[in-house]
Amino acid sequence: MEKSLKRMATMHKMQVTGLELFYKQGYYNTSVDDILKKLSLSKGAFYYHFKSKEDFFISILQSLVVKKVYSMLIEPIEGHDNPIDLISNCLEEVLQTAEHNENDYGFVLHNFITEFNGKNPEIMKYLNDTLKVWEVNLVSTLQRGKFNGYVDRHIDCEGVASYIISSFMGVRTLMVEGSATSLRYRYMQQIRFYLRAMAHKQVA
Amino acid sequence: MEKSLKRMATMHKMQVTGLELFYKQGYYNTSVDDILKKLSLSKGAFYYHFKSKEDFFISILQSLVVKKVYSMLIEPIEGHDNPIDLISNCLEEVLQTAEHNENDYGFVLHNFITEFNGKNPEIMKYLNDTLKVWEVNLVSTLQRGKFNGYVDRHIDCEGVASYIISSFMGVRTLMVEGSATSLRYRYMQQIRFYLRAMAHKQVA
DNA sequence: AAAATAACCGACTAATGGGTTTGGTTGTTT
DNA sequence: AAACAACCAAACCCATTAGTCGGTTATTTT
Repeated sequence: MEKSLKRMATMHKMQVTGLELFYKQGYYNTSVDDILKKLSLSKGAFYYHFKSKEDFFISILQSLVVKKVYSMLIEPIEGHDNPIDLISNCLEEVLQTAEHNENDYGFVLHNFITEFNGKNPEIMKYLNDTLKVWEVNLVSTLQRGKFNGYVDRHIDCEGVASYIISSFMGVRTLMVEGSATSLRYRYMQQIRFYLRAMAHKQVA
Repeated sequence: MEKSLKRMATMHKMQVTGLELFYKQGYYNTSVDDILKKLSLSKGAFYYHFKSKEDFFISILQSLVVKKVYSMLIEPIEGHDNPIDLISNCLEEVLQTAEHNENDYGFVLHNFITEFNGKNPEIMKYLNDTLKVWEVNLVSTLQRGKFNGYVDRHIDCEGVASYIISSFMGVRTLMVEGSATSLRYRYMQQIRFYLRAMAHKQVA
């Protein structure tokens, strides 16, 4: 194999496994050796490619998490259809994959934010930025909805966006331990109820 | 001081400081020495009173967290007034103290649940039980509301309860890092909007 | 083929943390 | 005065972990 390709392949393997374990067990609770053991790679290989554990983690955020956030949380709500439907369906989709994969990236974000809060400002910056991208996109989707006549124009888009994010994060926390399916079902009912209430009132 | 009183005083000091540090830095990221250093106490004292770090943590849950959950999240929503108002005001209250103390106990619960998920079943049991107490109480408050004619009788009380908990946990996660005041304000507006929508429809 | 270098190995270090033990001190109770 | 509870101080054990470093293997370049 070509050298630079091999480099990338190895780095990528490490990142994927790293994310998996960091997510499952927590960053501080996962050792570099844990990751290497799973891949049958050595410490030398790891520190050949990455400066430090922290550096490694940031590279994961940049190359894996951000992309997934885009493909799962942002792209699905773009377009000019009814944003209320787009958002509902997107959340439903994400929660369904979460139920089986237990690896949706909105929650990955949330999980890490909880873990690093007040401990590592450097990493928190990256996490918050990524979360902000989601938030900004929700806001602009809602605003587009106002413009297109789908959303009532009295709605506070920023408020709704951060409320959606809040409730989503919360329900994902509960889903990890509790009965995921019924939680998802209930949550989707409630959020649909909530979102429908802000649809543009059609005069009959 | 009387012996048993002194014992309790020391244990209590350790528990309070322990909770503070566990909450701020995480359980796994806080050493027993960290706690003892802050109190100028010795390891001997610690292991004289507690069997282990885990035993110590469980004692904190039992003697501090549970009580606070009752006084902050459960007692305020008891009574026969409009449950929609009771719940809204209770959440507002808790978020306000959270903003200044950064130590409300609904979130303490959430924070630990996130940390111990899949790592320590023993501790998770205590956390989930405590959370369940809150949930059960929300449900029965809502049901009482139906009975008293405050809440629309088509409402799914379990669904609403877990949705309230979800969104609350989520917003508290965001409040730690983001601009707490505006988040709280927005969140309260949205949850009030949501809750009002399930009020019993009075015929004018 | 030889030199150069990229990729990788794994033993080791230094530090940390949970937990134990021990020997002694102070204050209270009986 | 004897007994005991509530500590202190410090050494110590054992396991874990981030990071280092000298050396080896594989691949590319000359």
